Amino acid sequence: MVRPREFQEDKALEKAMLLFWEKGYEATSLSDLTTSMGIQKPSIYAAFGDKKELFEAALRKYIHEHATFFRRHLQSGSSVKEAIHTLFQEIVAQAYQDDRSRGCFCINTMVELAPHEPRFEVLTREHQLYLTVIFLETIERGKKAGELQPHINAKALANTLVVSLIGLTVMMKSRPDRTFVDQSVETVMQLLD
Amino acid sequence: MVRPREFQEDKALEKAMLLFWEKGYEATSLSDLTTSMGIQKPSIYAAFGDKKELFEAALRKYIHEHATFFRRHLQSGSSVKEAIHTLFQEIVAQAYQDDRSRGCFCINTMVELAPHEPRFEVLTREHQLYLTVIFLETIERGKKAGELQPHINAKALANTLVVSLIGLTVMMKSRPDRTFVDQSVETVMQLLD
DNA sequence: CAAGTTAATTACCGTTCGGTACATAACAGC
DNA sequence: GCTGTTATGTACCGAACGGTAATTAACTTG
Repeated sequence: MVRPREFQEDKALEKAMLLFWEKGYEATSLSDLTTSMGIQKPSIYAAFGDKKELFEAALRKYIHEHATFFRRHLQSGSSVKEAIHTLFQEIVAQAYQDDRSRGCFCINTMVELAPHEPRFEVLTREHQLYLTVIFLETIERGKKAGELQPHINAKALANTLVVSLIGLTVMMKSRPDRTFVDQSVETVMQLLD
Repeated sequence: MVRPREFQEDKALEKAMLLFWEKGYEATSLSDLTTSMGIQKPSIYAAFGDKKELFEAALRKYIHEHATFFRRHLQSGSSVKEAIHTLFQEIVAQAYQDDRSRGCFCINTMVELAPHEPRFEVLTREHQLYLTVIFLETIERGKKAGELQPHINAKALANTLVVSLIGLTVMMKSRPDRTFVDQSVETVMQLLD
């Protein structure tokens, strides 16, 4: 270590994440990245590798924060039904308050890259599985507490909640009337009864 | 009309559709298109306009066929529950038998282009709405026939079925164990009871 | 068969792409 | 303050991008 970095690696990665998240992999150029990250191309390559490695680092950062977001909402002490309901409502509210809704970076990557790049197929599948497990634990907790009926198939329900969240997130990309989305959330919540 | 076209416009558009469907807009180059369509760039421009217009034509073709596929399944004379169930199962089966599952071209476009291009936001939203109406009519038919319970909120249920289909289609892009998907289908079907 | 019109082919346009060689600048240790 | 090492900025690389001008070929009509 003789000359220190003049930029903060994590701040730069955060900027890259936001850009890839909003525009996707192909539509984001290195020129866009240098502008947004505030550093030149050789610095990017020295710190993160090539474009695809930078993208993967950005996605991993997103996935980590996204998982934390889910844990915070679902592993709270309150009612299980309420926690799940609130999580869904918050995701919807965020999408509609943000003018240029980026949706979910992981979902965007599943659509754009997973079918052609095994590394992203695996990465996104594992995150999806992780979210399912968090839902599963939450449902089991609700069953033990007597809040959810014991005959509920926890695994199947957890899967379905993840499927519904993916569907809602993607649907909102075309900005449908909010009524549609809110109605769907309420309908999915019936599965908890 | 003095010199006739040497290629069939619809065959060429079909090729373009398959390519855009599989690779998306940005990742498909004009060079890819000329190879696959079997015609040169000037012919593409003469027949379809620029890349984005060709993409839109391809998407419109897909949407038209996709809508027909849904109508055929849902407006059949048989049981409503069975028709919906079969539709879901067929979509899942197709995704898993195809090695390189392209998913749904319309959904892919919602994710890649809708947030940045109003024309595709509108186009995909309208198709989504159209599918919802087909589901709605099917559900109403089931209610009138006494197959579905009268207290069911048909609009909300139709929305939710579309949301679930989107979620399933996107989820399958990361090739999860099929058990997850099948379980979700069965769980969603509970909403019809 | 000649004239007029349109399609196809070739070759090319300027621009931007992802990526890098090279020179310069900033630090640590002696 | 010198030396060695690493980071930065500049300038550039070949390749590929989307798109087009210009030529050649194929047909219909008179």
